[in-house]
Amino acid sequence: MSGATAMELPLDQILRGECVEVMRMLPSGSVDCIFADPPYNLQLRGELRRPDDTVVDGVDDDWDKFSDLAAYDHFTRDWLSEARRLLRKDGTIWVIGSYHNIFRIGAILQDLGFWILNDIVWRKSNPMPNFRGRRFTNAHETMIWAARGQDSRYRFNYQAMKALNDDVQMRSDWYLPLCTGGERLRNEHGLKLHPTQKPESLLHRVLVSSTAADDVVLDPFAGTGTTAAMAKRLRRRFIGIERHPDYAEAAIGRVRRETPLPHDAVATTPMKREAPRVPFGSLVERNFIAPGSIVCDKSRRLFATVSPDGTLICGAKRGSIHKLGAMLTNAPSCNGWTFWHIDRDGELVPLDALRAESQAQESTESTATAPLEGHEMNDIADLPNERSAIAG
Amino acid sequence: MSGATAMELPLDQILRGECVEVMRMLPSGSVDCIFADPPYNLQLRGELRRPDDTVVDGVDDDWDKFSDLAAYDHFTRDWLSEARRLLRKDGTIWVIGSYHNIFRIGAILQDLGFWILNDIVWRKSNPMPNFRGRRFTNAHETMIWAARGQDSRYRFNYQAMKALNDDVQMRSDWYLPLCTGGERLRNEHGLKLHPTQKPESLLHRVLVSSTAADDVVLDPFAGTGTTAAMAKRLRRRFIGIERHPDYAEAAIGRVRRETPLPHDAVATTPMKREAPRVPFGSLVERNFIAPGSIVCDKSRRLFATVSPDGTLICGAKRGSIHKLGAMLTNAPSCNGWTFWHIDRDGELVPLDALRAESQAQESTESTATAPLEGHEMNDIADLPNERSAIAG
DNA sequence: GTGGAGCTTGAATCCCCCT
DNA sequence: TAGGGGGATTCAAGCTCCA
Repeated sequence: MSGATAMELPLDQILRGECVEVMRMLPSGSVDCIFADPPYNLQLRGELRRPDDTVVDGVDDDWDKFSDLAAYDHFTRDWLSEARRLLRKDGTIWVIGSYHNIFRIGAILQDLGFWILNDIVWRKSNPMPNFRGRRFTNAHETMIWAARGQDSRYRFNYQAMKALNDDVQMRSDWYLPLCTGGERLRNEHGLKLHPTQKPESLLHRVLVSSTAADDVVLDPFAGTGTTAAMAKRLRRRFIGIERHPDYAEAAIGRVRRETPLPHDAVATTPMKREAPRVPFGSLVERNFIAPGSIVCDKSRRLFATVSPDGTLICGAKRGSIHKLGAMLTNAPSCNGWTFWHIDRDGELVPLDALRAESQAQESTESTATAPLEGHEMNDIADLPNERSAIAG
Repeated sequence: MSGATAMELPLDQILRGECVEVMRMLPSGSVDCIFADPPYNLQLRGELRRPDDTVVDGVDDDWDKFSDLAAYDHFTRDWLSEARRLLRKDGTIWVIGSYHNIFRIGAILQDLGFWILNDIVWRKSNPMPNFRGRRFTNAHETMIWAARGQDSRYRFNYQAMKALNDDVQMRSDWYLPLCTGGERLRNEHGLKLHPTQKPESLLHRVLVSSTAADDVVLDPFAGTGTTAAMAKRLRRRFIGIERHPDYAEAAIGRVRRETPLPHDAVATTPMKREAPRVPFGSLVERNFIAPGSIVCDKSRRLFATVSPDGTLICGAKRGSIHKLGAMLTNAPSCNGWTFWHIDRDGELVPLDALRAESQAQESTESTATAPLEGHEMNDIADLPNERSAIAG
């Protein structure tokens, strides 16, 4: 490869090499959308064990190590600058990260002139717990979605996203599972091939929301090729760049095995609706029942005091509404929602009724009732054939 | 006002003035926790505004944009530097923002030496919809929770958070409604007094998770005083700083109307690390378990004999309940309290249960059941003046 | 086949006091 | 201050295995 001459656009390929070097060879303004999953600079200090003494297989790869924040910033500015050059005027970029790196990426995106459209929270349905009980469970990652500039007339497939979300606007928080099971690429020993393979569902939503069929999608950190595979499936064109030979090889094979969906099927897929779970503690926080309140059972024989963390206290005993109910009645279990009551003007009201009230208030409080301005939205078009001449 | 002399800590007050100027007068290392909701409306108006609300004089577009970001960074670095000085070594800070400003704040926090512990997503149950249908509904805001430094031994009330969430670890995504209804402060025309008043439930969770009763909580952008009001309610000490006279006045009245919860109502599930340590030997001394007793692991495969000094003996090996458990299982460490059991009528009981029994007996034997020493909360009304002299 | 128990695993900045 | 040791700490999925 000669670094100076811009090559023709190598479509539907996984290119092996350093992402900045390879990007330098591609022509300006040639890409519709970029999805980037750069190293997070995790800075793990030592071994971490689960309470059962098994060792957590953390990300200790060399590619995630940087000497300091300045080195990470320099790396980030380099690849984002090239990415911006490759993006056409109305194109958009997605970058995913965690709190370790996403603030640096967001600031540099803004410094370079990108215009942030949304920050999207990927809420994981099955995150790894916090084993030492020293922080909140790190249960999400953040994606920044940005246009090339403030005046970009970018693509957002509003109707497709709304349809994907049971006909209400898609929100900035997405609830999706990790990449596990058969989707996870494994080596001959059955071990995960890549420590941070992203779920296909995530890329599905990204591509359906912000690209059209036949759009060119670039992934500068292609890894095992999730972006490329989903682009092929959804009949987008793709360019993947990957430095590590093993990952690149796996990605090439994966994309080759992928079959594009039928033309008329490149549309929305239904999404499971989440049922909101209401912890008792949230009723306390929201002052539906104040800390210090007294609750009692139906027969007014057992009493307990509500504490600010949502536990109940009765003498020396403390526990959740369920646990304390079980303890005081010597039962193996207890539904605290129906067991405990508050006295409201002499009448006993079960906690379950309070919960129902809180949920009702939540939905009526919503400000989301205004109609949308009626301008036409781009939706996904039907487009010509796949062109997957995959190269190495 | 002489910026050089540090004043005594003005507890339980709303101070009117520019936050950096006021902070400069407070003594270093005097604050346990900071909650900050800095302004981030700089680019949302037709004209560009500096953080002090003055209009940026348009020269040319590029310069303006750069000037705006640079001005915001400068402002952010200023107040965060003072905040870090005021924070005691093991204190933590919370900063809330949206994608407009949170990336700059996060990067500067890291640059200043703060150590990010979590980024917390406040998912709004009732967000404003996206009226133009050109983006995802912006349905969340981001909070960064950070310790003063990498080696801070910060407070995290793990058990309280777990209790608040129905006995599973609290995650980094919080689902809470906006501040509406009676909680929202309004002016004489019924219009909302402050554009971004935060819900009390959010501050409840923040304060319960990361502060103890009597801790000093600082809010440099106090607004209508949500932080101060919740601190008073939960029996924390507070210092609020607010520049705008109308907001400060509203906050002072609001805090005055707030009543602290009873002492016994603000107690949350205690952290086990803070429980008094009970050496295993004391159980032997007090004959909860007799010397010569046999203990075994859960599967009855490993056995050991209790010696009078509280060590366990297995063949030639001898050590503490922890050491011997680790030795016999070839593990790097072992919690002997949960590893070893005694056989009680054919049923295995962990040593941990014995310890709980001993502690329960201790507390019932104890005569010391008096509540915590109550310190009088300064009410704003009781103070000679509102200290607005502090500020310019 | 089927259901339940048990095992494995996931981008993780994961302890703290005393000597 | 570096080292030693007490002892606190996990949730949701998907898979295997066996009854």
